[in-house]
Amino acid sequence: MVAKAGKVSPKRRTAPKEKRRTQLIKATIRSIAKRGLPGTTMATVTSEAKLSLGIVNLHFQSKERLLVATLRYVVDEYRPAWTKALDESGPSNADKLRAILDVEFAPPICEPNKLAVCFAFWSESKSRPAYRTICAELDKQNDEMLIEYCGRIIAEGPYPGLDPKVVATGLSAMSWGLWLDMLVSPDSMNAEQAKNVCLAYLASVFPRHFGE
Amino acid sequence: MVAKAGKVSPKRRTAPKEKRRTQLIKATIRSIAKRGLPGTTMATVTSEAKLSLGIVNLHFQSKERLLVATLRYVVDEYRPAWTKALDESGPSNADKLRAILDVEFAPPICEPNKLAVCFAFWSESKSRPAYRTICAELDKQNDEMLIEYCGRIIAEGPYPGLDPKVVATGLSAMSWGLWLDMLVSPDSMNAEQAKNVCLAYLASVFPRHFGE
DNA sequence: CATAACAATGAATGGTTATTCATTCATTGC
DNA sequence: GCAATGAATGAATAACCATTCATTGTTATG
Repeated sequence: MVAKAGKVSPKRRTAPKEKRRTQLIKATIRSIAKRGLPGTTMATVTSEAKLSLGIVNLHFQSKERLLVATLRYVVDEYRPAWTKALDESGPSNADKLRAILDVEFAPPICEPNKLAVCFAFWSESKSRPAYRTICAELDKQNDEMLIEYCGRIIAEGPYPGLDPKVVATGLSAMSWGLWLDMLVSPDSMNAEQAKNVCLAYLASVFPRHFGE
Repeated sequence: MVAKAGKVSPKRRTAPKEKRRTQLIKATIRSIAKRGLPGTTMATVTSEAKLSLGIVNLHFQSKERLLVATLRYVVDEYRPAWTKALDESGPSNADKLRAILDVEFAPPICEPNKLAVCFAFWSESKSRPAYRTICAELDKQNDEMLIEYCGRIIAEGPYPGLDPKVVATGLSAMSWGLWLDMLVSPDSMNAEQAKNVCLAYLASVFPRHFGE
């Protein structure tokens, strides 16, 4: 009736530390998406996780640490997603840029709940240095990668008048602005449309690479 | 020693309703910028306004109404700013588009505190319908105006392949993404740079209107 | 099987919050 | 001047929140 070591019973009450932590982080993501950051309490998180009230402090010491861990969790999904997408993409630099856009506008990165979480922390970053550090780190990685590939495409073009940094900053900003549209007006913006808006931008800027 | 009707003494304790409301809204903007939305309490707002604790409920009935009024206040600054800028701008459609960008990246619209407020409410819009309604309204106005002018410029170009809606959506998203950059990484993005990124975008999309 | 070690629970605690309202104070009308 | 009116105050209240910890349940060990 009770599972032996190595196997896990469906009614198992204790779980490995890392698993509980992830369970609580996912519950936090759902709670923030449903109730916002100010509306997220220990009670909403633990009830979302179907665990007891005290368990957050057992695994994270404090609410604040849970929140930081939640932000970390969301941000840390990016790098492997990029690596995988770049690995599996076609060889050209335009292919790489398209692959990055695919990551930006598809799960697991681009999901309604995670958009809500990203913006919740972004909006707090002015008043919370701990959030700002993590958010700025993501921002920087994203920008650097886009500058890299935009630079290569500009060199290939050649597109003499273009500055890689300006084009990349614009593309990155456009992506996040489109995320905002998806968050605020999900009825009038979805991931597919958003990606097409970005591709249209690339077609204007890099006609020899993204034009029809 | 005491001011007569019509004049205001520097030590006057009572003020017209509308004035107190504005005073409290401005204090709320500062509080949200400093402490974030979850960190904004009746105590932080009233101390920021240098008024007593009970006064918010006197003028706004509840904290929630104060917050909605604050969002309204910020959003309602847009329309007159646009109208004025379009009035004073040059006559061409490209001038109009440039004027809209000027509004987007200069005070009173684009100030650090107000960016923080906008994102605070945007990020809550998924869980708070009252916020979402107001935010979506702003979004829609902005989009419609940009579609209008982009459409005219496309017709003038002519730029046969371009869809006004796609170009305008991209521009609007880019603006808000750049706001996010200014919020999260104020050291690496400011209003002037942001405007130039948008102008570079317009130069790529509408070379006959914005090219050098 | 017995027991130690560990995970989880949830009632209790202390601190914080929004809201209320009796009181104080400034302004207006007579 | 002198009530009368209404604005402003801030102590008191009740609800809510994060955190603690004694207790209970589960797993591992010999």
